[in-house]
Amino acid sequence: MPYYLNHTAYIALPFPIDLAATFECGQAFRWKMASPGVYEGIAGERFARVARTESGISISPCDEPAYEGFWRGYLGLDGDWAAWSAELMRCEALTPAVSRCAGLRILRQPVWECLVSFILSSNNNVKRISGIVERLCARYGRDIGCRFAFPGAESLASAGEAGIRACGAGYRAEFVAEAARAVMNGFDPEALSRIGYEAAKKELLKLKGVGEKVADCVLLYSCGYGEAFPVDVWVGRAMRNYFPEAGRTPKELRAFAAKKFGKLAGLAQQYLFHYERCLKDR
DNA sequence: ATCCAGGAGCTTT
DNA sequence: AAAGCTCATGGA
Repeated sequence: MPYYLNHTAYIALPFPIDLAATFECGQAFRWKMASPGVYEGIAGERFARVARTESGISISPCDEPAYEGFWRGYLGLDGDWAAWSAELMRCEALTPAVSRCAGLRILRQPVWECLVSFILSSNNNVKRISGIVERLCARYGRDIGCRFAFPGAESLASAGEAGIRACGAGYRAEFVAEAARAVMNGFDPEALSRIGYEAAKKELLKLKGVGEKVADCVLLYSCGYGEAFPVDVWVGRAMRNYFPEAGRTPKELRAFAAKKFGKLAGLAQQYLFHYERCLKDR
């Protein structure tokens, strides 16, 4: 057993969340199943093991300040997910997805980490994205003891396009390097959470390598904008399947979702995405 | 070889 | 602004 479990507190929470759905629904790339019901991952500069318990989950290492100051928000444990899911269940087309994936939580990740991860996601698949991210962390992230933190903008700016490319990023290396320089020049990713969905999206779209889809991912998974509705190939397929009246283009689908689901659009999207991929895997 | 993966940018209407 | 065309990378 790793040494840090021997002298570090853990927190047990009485409410269940679906760890598999939450960590494998494509919103974050650094969580891995260590054993059945147990996930290990790194968020920002913190490592944790999250495990299913009889009545809920446990987080370790995690003391009270770490929970209140970070994990609670990161894991979305301050949200009323039961009520939101119940609201979405009222839509018949979503019933299978919501009931199958009940317990899915949308994370609230550090914005810079999420932004870089999703710049890397374009024309890419989850497995390879994870590989690129891990190599970036191993080479340019701070050593936090057996693990590596996600590298800050300063670190990736000095790594440069070549260093990022060497981690397997391909043509996306240029975009990440440029985003890092933007931060060095005063762009504050965390500030996006405070200026409203539309304004934040406008800012993100100024970045190279960030289109509508990537912007909405960042806005949903890290900035707390529940109305963001990222449309990728899976969600596009699911929407055309369950909501044929919604239209066909991503723009039409976003407009439909905004009208039908409002600030729950992002959650609806996540249920659809994960459910669609679960179906395919069977 | 062709297709696919959580697209984006540029050019043309 | 909206649609179409091109570009891009590694794996299956």
